[in-house]
Amino acid sequence: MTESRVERKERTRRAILDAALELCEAHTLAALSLRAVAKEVGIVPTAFYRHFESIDELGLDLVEESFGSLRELLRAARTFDTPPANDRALFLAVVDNSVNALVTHVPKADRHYRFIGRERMAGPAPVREAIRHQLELIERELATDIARVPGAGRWSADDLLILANLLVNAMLSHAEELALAGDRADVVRRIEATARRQLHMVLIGALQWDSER
Amino acid sequence: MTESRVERKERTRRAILDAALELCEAHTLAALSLRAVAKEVGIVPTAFYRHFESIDELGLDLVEESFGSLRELLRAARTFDTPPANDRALFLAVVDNSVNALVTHVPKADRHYRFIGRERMAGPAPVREAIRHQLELIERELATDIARVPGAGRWSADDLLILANLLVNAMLSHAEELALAGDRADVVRRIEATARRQLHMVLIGALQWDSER
DNA sequence: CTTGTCGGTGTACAGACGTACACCCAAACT
DNA sequence: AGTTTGGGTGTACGTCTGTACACCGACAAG
Repeated sequence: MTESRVERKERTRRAILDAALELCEAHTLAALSLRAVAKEVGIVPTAFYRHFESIDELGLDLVEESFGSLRELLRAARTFDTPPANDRALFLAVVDNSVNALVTHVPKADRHYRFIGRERMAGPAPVREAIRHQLELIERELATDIARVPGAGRWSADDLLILANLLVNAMLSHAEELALAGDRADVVRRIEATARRQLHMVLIGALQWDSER
Repeated sequence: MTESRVERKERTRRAILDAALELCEAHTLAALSLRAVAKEVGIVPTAFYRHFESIDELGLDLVEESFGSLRELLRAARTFDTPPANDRALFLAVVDNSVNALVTHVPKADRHYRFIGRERMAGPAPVREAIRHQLELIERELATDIARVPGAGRWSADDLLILANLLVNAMLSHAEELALAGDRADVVRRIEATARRQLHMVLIGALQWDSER
């Protein structure tokens, strides 16, 4: 029952983060008022400053948290339960794993994906910057990941980054759509099918590619 | 010198639209205050209502205007100054035309592209809805466009839409980046190169595609 | 020449905003 | 046991918000 001081502080801190994430869905973090967050949490406005210096700083924490969810998804997409026997099997396993990770992970943290989609372009400048940076890191990780698959020798480093950019863009867009779909099963199925076929198309193009022209 | 009443009204209406488009760059339309717009235009706040019922309604006009710019770009991408002789030439002409249209049209209406990028996810609900609808129309147009090129017979209607979605997503993302790049020539060149190579990759994959598997 | 329309003005108000300041009191440290 | 720390409170301020209301004066129509 008794709560240590740090525990209590962490609890209201979490409550603030959750309230902010929920309230900014209406518009955007840039239009979110400190007072509204405080009211939702059940504290007086000035108490907000005990935890964050400003809404922007709170936003940076939400970016961190959201990309935590995204990285979890990516980790799932990279892990194969049964190692693919040949190149053809690898190809199919990559597509399956990626799309499965998408549809199972996004609904569990849909507010995070909606947050990224919104604030990437419309959030406060530091938040936009942080999101942009995180996405760049993810593209680079994906590029080095692709470089390791057999037959990637024909790909220049530049082209790997460009391919990664294409894939991240497409999949992030589907993640955002999925996060907006809620539990409308038909919409989810259509997004899943679209993601799967687009991955197929791009990877088939990739197999054909040769950076030397 | 003398100005008719309708001319004068249209002039301040344009001034309001321009001021709103400029001011909402700081955050988003949802966070834009009617008073700030009025002050920028040089009219009293209540005069705003002579032209628009609300900020949201103004936003719908800005959507219309912005997609006017986008459709101009698409028209340029579709027109070939010299008709391609063979399939290979058509392939290259499509890529060239599209990327050229991108880099010449986006800087001329960069505020419109930034507007679309921001408000697509973060704007007022009616604005988001309008943008989503316009993008869907564009994807459909592109799909019927692709259906007309020789060798598109192996593509199902569904797959054409999915391909169009992939292309529109990728190119819109590049347009937004380009609109943020300003006149930093090196950044512009990198985006141009990325767009060109991604189009290549996707279209090479498309040539290989067969909806019958 | 009269009359009506209508873009724009000025005042006014209630509410929300960020934040400065002084204060409280229970947990934590000495 | 005494003292410090720090999360939370309440009041108070100046500023900004949307919008209601009465008004003006020039252009357009009769």
